[in-house]
Amino acid sequence: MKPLSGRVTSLDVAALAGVSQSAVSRAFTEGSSISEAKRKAILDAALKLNYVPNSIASSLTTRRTNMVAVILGNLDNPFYVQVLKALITRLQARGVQILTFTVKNGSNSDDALMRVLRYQVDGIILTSAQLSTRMTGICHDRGIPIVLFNRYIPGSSASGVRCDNAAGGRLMAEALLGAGARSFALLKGDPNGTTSQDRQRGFTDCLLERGIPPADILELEGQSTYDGGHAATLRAFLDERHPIPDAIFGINDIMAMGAMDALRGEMGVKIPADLMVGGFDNIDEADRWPYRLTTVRQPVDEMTEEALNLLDLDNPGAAIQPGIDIKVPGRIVWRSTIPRPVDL
Amino acid sequence: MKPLSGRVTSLDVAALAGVSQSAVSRAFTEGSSISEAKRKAILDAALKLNYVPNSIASSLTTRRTNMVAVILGNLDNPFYVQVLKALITRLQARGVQILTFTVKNGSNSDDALMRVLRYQVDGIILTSAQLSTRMTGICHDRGIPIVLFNRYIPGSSASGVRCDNAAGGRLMAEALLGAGARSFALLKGDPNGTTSQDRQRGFTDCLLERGIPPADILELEGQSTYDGGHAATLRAFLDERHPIPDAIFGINDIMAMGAMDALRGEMGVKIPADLMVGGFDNIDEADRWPYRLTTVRQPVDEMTEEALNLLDLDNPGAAIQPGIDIKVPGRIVWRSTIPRPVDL
DNA sequence: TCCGGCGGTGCAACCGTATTCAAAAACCGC
DNA sequence: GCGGTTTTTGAATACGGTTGCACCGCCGGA
Repeated sequence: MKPLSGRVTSLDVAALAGVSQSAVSRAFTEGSSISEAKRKAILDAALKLNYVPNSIASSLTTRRTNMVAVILGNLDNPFYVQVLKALITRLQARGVQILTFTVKNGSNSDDALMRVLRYQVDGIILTSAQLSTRMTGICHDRGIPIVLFNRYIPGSSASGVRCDNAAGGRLMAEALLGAGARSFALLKGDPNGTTSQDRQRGFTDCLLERGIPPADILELEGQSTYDGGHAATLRAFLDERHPIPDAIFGINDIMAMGAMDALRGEMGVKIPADLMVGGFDNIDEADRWPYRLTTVRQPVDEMTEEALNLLDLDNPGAAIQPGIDIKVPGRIVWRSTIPRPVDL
Repeated sequence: MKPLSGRVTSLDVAALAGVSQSAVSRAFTEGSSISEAKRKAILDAALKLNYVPNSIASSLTTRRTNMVAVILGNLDNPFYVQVLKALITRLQARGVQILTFTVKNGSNSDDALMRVLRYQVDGIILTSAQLSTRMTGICHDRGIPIVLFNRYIPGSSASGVRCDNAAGGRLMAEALLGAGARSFALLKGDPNGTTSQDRQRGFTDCLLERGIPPADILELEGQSTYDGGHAATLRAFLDERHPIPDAIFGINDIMAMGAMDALRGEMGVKIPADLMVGGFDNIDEADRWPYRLTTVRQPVDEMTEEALNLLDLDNPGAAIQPGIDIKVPGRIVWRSTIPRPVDL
């Protein structure tokens, strides 16, 4: 039985199996009414013809594509690679495909979203990038659930999951204070991202409350990446515009790692003896031998799980809940870049 | 003008603009015959209604989805993240969307491919994982171009792009020999991957030709990841079953980095004084201060470019060429883990 | 004035599947 | 066997666009 070339449709299978096209459709649809004998025969015929149902066509009638869009801002940060991995794993297990989009970091993702909408995805997960409330409105009208990952849009109806970044920033401030640091620098992240802003706010608020002089803010020039952190650190300390503090808080791990390498490699600073370093995210790399970075862990698994719950793919078109905002707590992971106080 | 809730179709736009539904379709199709005035009017109406063309529906008649599937095996290896990034950038620039799939490393990707086929993608890029020739046959019959990235299937009609891994392995052997190494270990990768096999073969062949004793092959237990390389190195050298050689060749950078950290962190080995390390890939991380790994660079941009050329998305249904196999050369990137001979 | 040609337009026939509806078939207890 | 259920079944239609085709109006050249 030569596999026919070109497209094979349900009609071809129907002809070969001697049944109607509807029967073929039913044979491939879970839980539809068809006799076991006929289903077997149809599946046999389908196999002979290498027939695979056309999801595009079926999406047209079912109004479900079994695709969700994942919009990413920054694959240079391993944290988001980890998020992507977690999402892929979970979604694939439910038979949902992933349409991957990227947007330039810090750019508005409205046009990306418009492209997404053409594809009639069943849901959208947005990590990074801004989004206008007009867009969330459009998605809402069309009944497409949209979940923000680690960001929120004040005054929007979109749901979201995020780490409690402000609380995490406080945790880090407390950890560093507890280890004896009294002067601080803060390696700033994307100025448009609520994530970095919140971490920074939590950190500086904590210092303020304790009556500690505010942290020296190290502005970022490029992206919030390894290279960005590396460059900003060199620029700040090498030309002596900034005094070297007791401790530096990198707004995320990858930037903190860039800072560490700049400090140790180019400047001969000992960590933590001369200077302590704190990070945020707990990416895999933070645990490696050269870094052993003390950081605030974001529970990726829990967060992606919650994100998919919010997406609620099983209840399509269910009345979309108004802006549920889930905040999961982070916690300190102690490693070598901050000496752990004995009393903890 | 309240944006209507629910779906908005071209018929709604046609009604509002006072034209036929075909006109709406033409207004959104580049290069179709429609007067400029009417097009403007239609686009206005569309904007008012927040209309976006339904790609699913149009795919049904055009037989093009503007989606390509990217099948990934191992996002734990930053090299493939880099590949993914490069593919996304290039494809998005052409208005092509990416359907991302992962398959367990080393597992057969036939079933993944079957899922892919349902979505009528315009092309498939496969990095990692095996593929039966039956599958490549099915794709061929359906006119779906499929490009293998850094792998090949002997005796298959599928096209592919890859780094000249065997030649790269030789380059590394020569580099290490030139630096004075005479005894070798090789940190093995995925036994099913042609990529690692070829690199290993090139390396060992070169040693053989020079009359050097064969490399001590360090078997991998888990995945070919950082942790895999780390664990294999510890296991091999710590219990003294293996003598410490002059040099070790990590079959890819991420494993070499794991090995370096094991050697320096757990065993106090100095690199390159006590032992040289060579890698393969030239991932971004290899250039960072703690590693500065001498490695064989894979030209990702060139390779992804070639892969998309092979996909030939602009000529749909063009007679699919029989198995074009493009091999691009790698080259040594000299850094600190192998002392560079002065005469080079 | 007539005619060929051409850009613009709407009608209607698809694309490949899901699903409704009514008819046919199978099953049931008596 | 028979009326009444319940399950299977196929014909027909819908989903939201694209596109071949016929037609219309208009222009320029003969």
